[in-house]
Amino acid sequence: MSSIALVYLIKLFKKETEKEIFMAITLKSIAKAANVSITTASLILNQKEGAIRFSEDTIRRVRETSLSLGYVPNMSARNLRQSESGNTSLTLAVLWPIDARVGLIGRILTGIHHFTSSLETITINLLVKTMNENGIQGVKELYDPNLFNGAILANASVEDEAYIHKVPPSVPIVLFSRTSPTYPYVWASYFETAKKVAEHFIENKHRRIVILASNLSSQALDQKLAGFVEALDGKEYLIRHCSFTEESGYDAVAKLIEAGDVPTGLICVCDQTAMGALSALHDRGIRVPDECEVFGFDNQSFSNFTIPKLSTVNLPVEEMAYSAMELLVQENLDPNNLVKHKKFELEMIHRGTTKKLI
Amino acid sequence: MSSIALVYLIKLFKKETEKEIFMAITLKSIAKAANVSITTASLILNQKEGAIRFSEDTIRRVRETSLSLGYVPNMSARNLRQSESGNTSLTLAVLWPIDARVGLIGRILTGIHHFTSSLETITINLLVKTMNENGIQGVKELYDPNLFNGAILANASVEDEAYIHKVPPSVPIVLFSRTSPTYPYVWASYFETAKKVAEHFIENKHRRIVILASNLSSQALDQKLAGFVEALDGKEYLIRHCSFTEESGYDAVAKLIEAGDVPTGLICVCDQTAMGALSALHDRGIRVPDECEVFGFDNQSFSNFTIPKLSTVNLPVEEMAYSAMELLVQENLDPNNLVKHKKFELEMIHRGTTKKLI
DNA sequence: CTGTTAGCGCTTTCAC
DNA sequence: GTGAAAGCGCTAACAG
Repeated sequence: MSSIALVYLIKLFKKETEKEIFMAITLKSIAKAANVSITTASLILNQKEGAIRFSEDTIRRVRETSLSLGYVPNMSARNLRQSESGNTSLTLAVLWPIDARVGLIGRILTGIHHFTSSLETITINLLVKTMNENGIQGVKELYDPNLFNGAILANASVEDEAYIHKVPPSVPIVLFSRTSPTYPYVWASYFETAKKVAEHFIENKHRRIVILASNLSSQALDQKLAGFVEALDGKEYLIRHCSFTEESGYDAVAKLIEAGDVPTGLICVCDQTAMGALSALHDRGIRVPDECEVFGFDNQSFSNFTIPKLSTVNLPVEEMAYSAMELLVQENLDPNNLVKHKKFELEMIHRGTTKKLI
Repeated sequence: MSSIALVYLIKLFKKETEKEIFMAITLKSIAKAANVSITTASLILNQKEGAIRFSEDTIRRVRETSLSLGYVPNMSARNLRQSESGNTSLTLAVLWPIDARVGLIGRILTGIHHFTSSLETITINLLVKTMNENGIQGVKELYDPNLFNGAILANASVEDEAYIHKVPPSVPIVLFSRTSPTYPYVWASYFETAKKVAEHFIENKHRRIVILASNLSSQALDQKLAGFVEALDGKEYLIRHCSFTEESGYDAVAKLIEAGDVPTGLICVCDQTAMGALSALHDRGIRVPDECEVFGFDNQSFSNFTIPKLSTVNLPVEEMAYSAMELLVQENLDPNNLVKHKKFELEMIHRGTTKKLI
């Protein structure tokens, strides 16, 4: 968006030469430039009833000045001024790594919505902060907090986890889908359920078990993997790395088959990957579940409609997000008797991509 | 979440009897209750370096008072105070109807992220406001604006559209996936592309064409439908209503078949519905595309991995969201030379669920 | 060891 | 027709 950035830079430059150096464009500066009082500028720009009494000329002058300087009202000031004394409103943020799991954020927001709309005495404003490659280190508001009262850290990487334990944020945080000795968190039985999934494959006596794992490390993923691996102890298996997308699942399986290494059991770290795998198996003429069984993880809305229907683990993302908000609000309003964490027990759902036990 | 609400109500009650009636819990009230100055309270609660000089007793007293009263810092005040003069930051909101299209919000946020991280001179804070059944009417901040500088209205219903044209919001807005005579908007060639999709079915001489439409009315949906219908003019076809989910697509097709009305061509309003339809056709033994052709809309990430691969229309959601932000920022910073709208030309993608033209 | 005071940008009451 | 001034809640420089 270079065009807008450019326009804005030109304005900064103008400002520097014509007005005070680096002064923000506030009502004050508009008033000064238009040669009126701050009250007048405010009244006119806000189109309040009082504004009609001003002269045509004054109104025009203020409007033009505002437009040419690109005045933008400061929401913090306005909010501070206008908030009725006694109103409690919390500003909370969801910190979300942009590169991971686009499909889950909608479900997280849905869970958050259910929580916020269940409250009656408190208003919650939700900020979404997408993190780039710097991860949590790039979110300075966690350490110099003037933007939000607390944050949910969704799907943090292991680097992020290490960082927050080394340099504790100055606002309350809740970890989503992570555990921690220090912070409240929402967790699920990743390890135990993953183990059960792998046990299914063992019981069905597979010749060639392949795990489709993600290359992005996180505690949830590590625990899933650990569960798979523990159950598979002593058995022969293979781990293939890919990302959380259908495409990467497809590619991983396609490569495997092309190398002559046809899996008979495919354990996937998420449903997207499983769906890609299903597609690759179908394209190569390998029948599911007869020749190859497939298991997913997450239970996305599409998982019950793949061909065959995907066997998977139900991850109650909405409920987990709801709980995360619950913990976060509690941490803000009632830190005395804080429930530190909540763990969800996951369930396997057997559908069409797995066989009954032999 | 009644437990927290309860805790909070108890506090309100306590406050009412012990302190001033309905006074917000601010630093001032903490200071008063702990019998110290506001500075002292601030320094102690913020754990600043200056705090170490206070007596053990003072520190303890302030901490305890704060905890017991449930003090939550006012972010607007803090932000106002701490912002460096001259920093421009925009608070923008995405207004999102919770019940529609959970799968798209992740892509919208991704597009927004790309935009915000491309800016260098401006900081953008993004609020997500989920709307409930009241729609836009429930968002009072649009009319008494003290929370955000502008908003993107995503997937508004026809009621919402009518409302904003009757009662114009006091902040700049951009319509996502809508047109408007008054507001800037981001739009796509829904009508034209839908028409082309339907024309494909006509050229392949179908016996029984069924349109799987949504029951939620919106301009984008209406235009898709209008395009289908215009192309199908004079031909026999059927419209079945369902929602934007896989499940509803499955059910609609299943019912059709059970009624003995087996479609030979299925035009779906979104990929989720199409995926459900695909599953239902498969379960009933109807071969795709030989016995029934299927077309989707959106091009979601899973669409290239259904069995067979779904033919669909590519909707560049991320780019559209990027453009919406572009328009919104421009409307705030540079309303003089405002580009009013942007239209995206959509393309059909023929994959495995359609036959070549005969 | 603690408190007084100024001021962030804004809206609104009241005075001229 | 217009402006001065108070104050929302907070932080920090400075004064004791």
